[in-house]
Amino acid sequence: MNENRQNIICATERLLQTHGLARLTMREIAREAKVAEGLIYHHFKDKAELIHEVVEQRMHDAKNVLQNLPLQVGLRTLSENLEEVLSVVYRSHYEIVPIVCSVFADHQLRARMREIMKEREVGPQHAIDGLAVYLAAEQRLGRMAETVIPQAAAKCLWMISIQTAMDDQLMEQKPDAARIRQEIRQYVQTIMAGLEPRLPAKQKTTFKKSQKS
Amino acid sequence: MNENRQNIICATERLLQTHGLARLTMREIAREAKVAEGLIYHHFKDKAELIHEVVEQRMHDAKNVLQNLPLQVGLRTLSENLEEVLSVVYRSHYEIVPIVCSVFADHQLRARMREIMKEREVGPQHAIDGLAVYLAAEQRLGRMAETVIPQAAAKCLWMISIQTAMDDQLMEQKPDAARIRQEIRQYVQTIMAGLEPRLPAKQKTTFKKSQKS
Amino acid sequence: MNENRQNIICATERLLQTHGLARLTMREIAREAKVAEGLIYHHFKDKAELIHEVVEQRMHDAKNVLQNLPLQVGLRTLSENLEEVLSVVYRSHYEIVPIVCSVFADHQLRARMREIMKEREVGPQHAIDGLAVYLAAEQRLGRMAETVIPQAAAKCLWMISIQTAMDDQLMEQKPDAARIRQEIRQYVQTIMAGLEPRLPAKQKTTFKKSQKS
Amino acid sequence: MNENRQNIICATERLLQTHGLARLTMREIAREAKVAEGLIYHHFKDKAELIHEVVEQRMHDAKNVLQNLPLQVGLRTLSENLEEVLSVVYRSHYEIVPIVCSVFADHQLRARMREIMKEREVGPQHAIDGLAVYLAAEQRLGRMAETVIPQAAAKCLWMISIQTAMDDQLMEQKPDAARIRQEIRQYVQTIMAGLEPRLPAKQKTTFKKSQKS
DNA sequence: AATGAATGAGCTTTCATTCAT
DNA sequence: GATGAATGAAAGCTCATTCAT
Repeated sequence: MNENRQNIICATERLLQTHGLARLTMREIAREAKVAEGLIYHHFKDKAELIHEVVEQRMHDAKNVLQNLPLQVGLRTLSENLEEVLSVVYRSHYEIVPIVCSVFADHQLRARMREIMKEREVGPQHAIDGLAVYLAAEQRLGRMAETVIPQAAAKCLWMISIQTAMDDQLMEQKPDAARIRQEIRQYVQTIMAGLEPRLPAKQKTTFKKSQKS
Repeated sequence: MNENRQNIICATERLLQTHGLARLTMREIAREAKVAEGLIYHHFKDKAELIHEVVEQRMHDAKNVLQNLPLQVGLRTLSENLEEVLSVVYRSHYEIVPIVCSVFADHQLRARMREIMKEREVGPQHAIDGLAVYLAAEQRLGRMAETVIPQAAAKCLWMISIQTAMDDQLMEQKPDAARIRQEIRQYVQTIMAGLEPRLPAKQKTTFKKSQKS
Repeated sequence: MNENRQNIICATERLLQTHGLARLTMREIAREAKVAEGLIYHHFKDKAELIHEVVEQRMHDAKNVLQNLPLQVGLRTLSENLEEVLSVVYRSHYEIVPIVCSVFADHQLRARMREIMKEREVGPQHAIDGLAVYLAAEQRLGRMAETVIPQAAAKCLWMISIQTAMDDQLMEQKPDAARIRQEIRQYVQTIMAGLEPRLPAKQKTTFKKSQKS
Repeated sequence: MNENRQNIICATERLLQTHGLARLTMREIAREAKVAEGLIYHHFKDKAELIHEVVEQRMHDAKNVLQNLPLQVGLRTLSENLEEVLSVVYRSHYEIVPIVCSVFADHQLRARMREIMKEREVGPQHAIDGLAVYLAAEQRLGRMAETVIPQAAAKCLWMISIQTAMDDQLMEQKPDAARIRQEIRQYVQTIMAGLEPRLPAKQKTTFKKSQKS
């Protein structure tokens, strides 16, 4: 049955949250999942693959919302759409950030993880690409400035989501939905409006236009 | 001597950046510092204490760098200033990211880091505040849109820097100054211009054409 | 069915030759034989019994090959005949060497192999005897020096074949027919000619003249 | 002290002889040598390196006799020298054959072993080369036939030694000095004299000379 | 007969820490 | 202060074997 497989993944997740990756041993996962150690290797090639699976499952909601993004093209405002997406993405990021950072600290595990992501053609890049595709579509509708590079904008938004999650984890802030929504709205609005003054102001110093026709 | 103590700390930091915390062994530290393994235990109670010391020192160094950002209110263009500042910030982030991420892998270390950040008033918030103050000043000069919340903008820029650094570390990209400069420019331009189309157009649906006023 | 049983044996033998005994797992055997792991235990009590069966069968096959050597008394040259025969012997040796060597790693298996060799009258001795009989016949025809002990000569040739096969396996050289032929020719020529100088020279130091009785 | 290092090697050798490589575990070596498991890795990089060391030490006598071979050039008869050398070499071979064959059965171990031999520039090839150099010297003195290829002859002799040892191990024959001496003498004499009839005989069938002037 | 998920002891190797010198 | 040999408790992973289906 797949029940055991899911058991193992859940047990891993639980231990990851309570003890961190550094103290995560296969033996303890087995004990927590109430299965034999060997069974883990029946379902996952190695520890890295198991951890990868946990991350993938935690990113499930984010993936969903990104996949449904094409349906939102042209609907509501761009800001609203982005706030909605980022709220969901943030939530996933909040959950995987401690794992991803831990993997970061272990070069061997990191290398193996890259391998797995290459094999399966998954990873953050694909998610960012999805967001960029959506932005490009909005751009074609004239709902986003023509000068914007969709890839760059998508990456900015993505980075902000991850970093906010990292900050909150580091500061032990619970991911309160309302607070998050507000914070994200602030960032989205900042990115939407841009820093440049809107009107050709009568300034004394140089002011560089963003459009080089 | 104290020379040895500093040697050990520096060696540890070097290895932390290149190899990560997970595979950081006392033997390797000793070899890198050119001292005997046993000597480390004369200077530090155990491995955790040594790591703490390194984290503390590194955070302090980063604090100095980030609090002396070359912010030039009213001079050159805002874009140019931000690119300049983010390049410096990036460099510091690139170095500190492996350490911060290592901290995530170990709950004990994470708690300790929170303490350090509170006690010593180091941490991202203080540097971001510096950046926000600069932006507010530019705003008062009319060089930044009035609607922008300086704190939010500063944080966006900050997050982009740290996340770019993380990406580069993850992909094992050397921090080539030219490449970094170009990547940062892209993000800065995106944030400067914003995603919103520039002109309030006379359209029925919610989307506007972008062009100069 | 018995088809499965033979499948398993063949699969095991194939893996034994390519991967060696040490890393030979029941799982891999099952995969190679395209049966379930559990099925192996319906046909064989345990792994040891399966290996025994393989060794036994392989020894039997080798016996057949080696007892039907293409020995042609009085025809062509002796060298040519030996080269021809050793090429065939080599081929058989090349296949059986991984199995024989595997047996050395396990004392239990080694004892069992000795038993098999005695019970079934297989083993090197019988094939060498065949070669010796051939040499004796050639000797009677005057095509081999009278002083040679056929048994000793046969064994020398035999050993060279098996050791060459072992070398090739060790160095993971494929048994390319042409290369083998050439290498064997070199050894046959060495053995044919002998190391002793041909002419009774007028030298001061001791050396034994070779001549007919 | 080096006492422990030697203890470990001896313990390994003892276990190798009594249980074979298949049942040789690091834990048991440590117990037999009365040291901690970890200490083995202080002296040897891994299991392969330890086994290699055991083989090297067992080949010590053979190495010695091969190193002293140049001193024998031109002294006594060639036959006597070869018998002497092979007797010693056989003895070493008899001891290492079970180990070498076991390694043969484990492709992973085998690969690692090749690595070690390449690193340290040791291995059978170097020993055979030494023997060939000696034979070449004797050839220059006219004590060995000009047509012989020293390398080929040396390899023949070497192979015969190994294979005799393998045979004896397989058949559980104790390496009785007198019996060995006699067997080796037989092979040496066979190789010395060669199979070709000495005199241009009045034969009816073709007879190929080994010397193509 | 046939399957393959499940077991768990055991493997090699790593590494923080101790301690006699 | 300084050394590095020695310890031994884990760690990740393997694999022959069992058993419910």
